[in-house]
Amino acid sequence: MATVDLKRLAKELNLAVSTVSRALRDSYEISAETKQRVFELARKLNYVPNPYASSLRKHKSKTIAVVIPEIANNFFALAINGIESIAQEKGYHVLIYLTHEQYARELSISRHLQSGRVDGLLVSLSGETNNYDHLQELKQTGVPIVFFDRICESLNSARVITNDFESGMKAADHLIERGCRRIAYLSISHNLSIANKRMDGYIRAHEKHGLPFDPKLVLQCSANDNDGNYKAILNLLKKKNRPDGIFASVEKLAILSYQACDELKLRIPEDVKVLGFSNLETAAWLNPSLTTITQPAFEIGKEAAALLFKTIEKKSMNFSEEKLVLNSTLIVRNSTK
Amino acid sequence: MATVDLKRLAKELNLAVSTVSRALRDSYEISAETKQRVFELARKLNYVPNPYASSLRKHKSKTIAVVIPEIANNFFALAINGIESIAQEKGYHVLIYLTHEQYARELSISRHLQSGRVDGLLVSLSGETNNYDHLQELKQTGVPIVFFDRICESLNSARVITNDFESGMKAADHLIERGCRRIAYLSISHNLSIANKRMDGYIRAHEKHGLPFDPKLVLQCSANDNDGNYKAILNLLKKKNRPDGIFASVEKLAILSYQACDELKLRIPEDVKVLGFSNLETAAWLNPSLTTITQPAFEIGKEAAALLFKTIEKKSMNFSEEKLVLNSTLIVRNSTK
DNA sequence: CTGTTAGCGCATTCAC
DNA sequence: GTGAATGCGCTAACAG
Repeated sequence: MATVDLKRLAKELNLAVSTVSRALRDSYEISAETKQRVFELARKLNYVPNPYASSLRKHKSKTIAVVIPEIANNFFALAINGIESIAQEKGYHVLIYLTHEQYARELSISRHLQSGRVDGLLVSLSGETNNYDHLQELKQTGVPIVFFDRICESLNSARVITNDFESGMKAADHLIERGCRRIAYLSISHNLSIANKRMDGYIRAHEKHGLPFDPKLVLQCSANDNDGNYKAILNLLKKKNRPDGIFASVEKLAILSYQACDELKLRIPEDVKVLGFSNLETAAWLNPSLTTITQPAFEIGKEAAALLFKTIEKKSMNFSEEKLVLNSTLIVRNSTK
Repeated sequence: MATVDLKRLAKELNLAVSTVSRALRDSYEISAETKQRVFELARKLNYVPNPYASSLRKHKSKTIAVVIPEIANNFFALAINGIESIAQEKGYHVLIYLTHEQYARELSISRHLQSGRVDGLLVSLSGETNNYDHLQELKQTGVPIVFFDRICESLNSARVITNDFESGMKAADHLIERGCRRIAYLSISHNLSIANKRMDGYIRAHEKHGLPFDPKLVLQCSANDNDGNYKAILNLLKKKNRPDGIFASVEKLAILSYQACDELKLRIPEDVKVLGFSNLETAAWLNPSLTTITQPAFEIGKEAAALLFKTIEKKSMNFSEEKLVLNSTLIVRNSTK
């Protein structure tokens, strides 16, 4: 099946390639009649423009990249859903890159993306990342970047986040009000702003309630060592002076906490109250004692994408530095306990 | 920042563009010394080849598309994880397209993909799709397609699936052996082979056990009408002669079943035993009565991607029609009941 | 071993 | 209104 391109259309219509090109782009300089003829033949022959030729010519790819630490995670899956919905609306294509929480991969992906392959990036940092030069460079090349959730504080870039401090405080408040006095905080990574801000909120809640805050109860977990994290949680719960509450900064750690309690025959919430960030919306009902802080992941994705497209289309090199803060929600199913 | 391209490198090195090009591609015809010089300058100037120029020239994009019904779903998220891991290994880029279970979107995406934007496709059909011309056409354009999970039976294309008949049978066996006599089957779509094969297994299990199979217990759900499905399940459970077991063909329906039981104050598993396909591995422990059939989603993704790359690289127009069948696993946590 | 030439398919000058 | 010519950045055929 011969590939049908502009030349082919032009020949069949006895027109110049440029005329056909303009007609297809609905240029005002082309007569209605000619446009008609061109459109018809194009549809008939099922003409689809070669995106690479056009990208090469226009230095625009109509493509964005989403760079995230992992995908088997409800938060990121929902965020992609939001991103894709806006992208589809705007006629953009979406490339997915996973860093697997590794700085090295994030670096290599960033370098690749200097090629002009994409018109913009949506980034959520890896847990290992604590140097942002690669993104700084990329941005200076002229590629707009919008961070979402796991943002880069030191880079003055557009971002979409949630009210992490407030929800961290609300989470700790909740546990304290239910009687917890020794609440462990499980941080996903000391590099990540989300983990730190949520912790700040947790500390603030202690102050508010006039409770001492014991730094020993903060567990710095590793973004990509589940087994290690699990063991650390087990150890924490085995101590004679074990916590009576756990606040997990991310879903993965909340689940590990549940598993650890299960293994140690600790009852939730009687022996230990567990509360965590999570987007397991659909599964939340599976266990009524699952109390969660849920982020509006879908909306975050949509807002971040919208912000990116706005920046891309503005076309000026002074990128937007807009910041958007959405609110998370505390979801308590078992309020009778 | 002036964009650094081959011309720029060539000029600075007093070489021809083609020489630089060949040096960078590590061609055997270039002297080691020249290569050295080229590599060095390229690294120094941070040269990154323009992928679109190269794609245009070579008619190869080093990009594949993944077309799936949804992403906020553990099965597909894990599959993408597998796909991306192989793609990254092979130096391919991954475009994501969501059909949202809608035929119209699948169609429009397929048409777009006739443009040569991708070297190959990984497809899992939408629940609405019952006409496969769009994929047939695409394939005839020369784009290899590998189906995974939700395959197209009538198209003779490569595919990676699980042993749906056997696992459907095993699921029903399990319920029957636990005493169920009226097992409802919740089909995700009568268009989808997975739903139909799983049902065939379920029927076969009834035959094996000498039990009658009541077609009234088969609920044909809709792939994209959660509310409708929920109501239908409620109705089913409200009947005087309600089922004592539910076999859900996909995770979403299993979860709705749980919710419906919750609303009707039916205890699981005492009043109704619920079993469903699901990849909520991490959450399974949340509720010990959650019995699932789990597909090796990550491996399916990996195998499908590997198969696609094999086909792409074979380069012949006689595409592979290889079929791969992986096994699902029945996971029972609460075996004491 | 290296340089010259000629496109890939399209969009944009500039002519007429 | 339309056509002819040019080049986006890269690779490949052909020289030498």
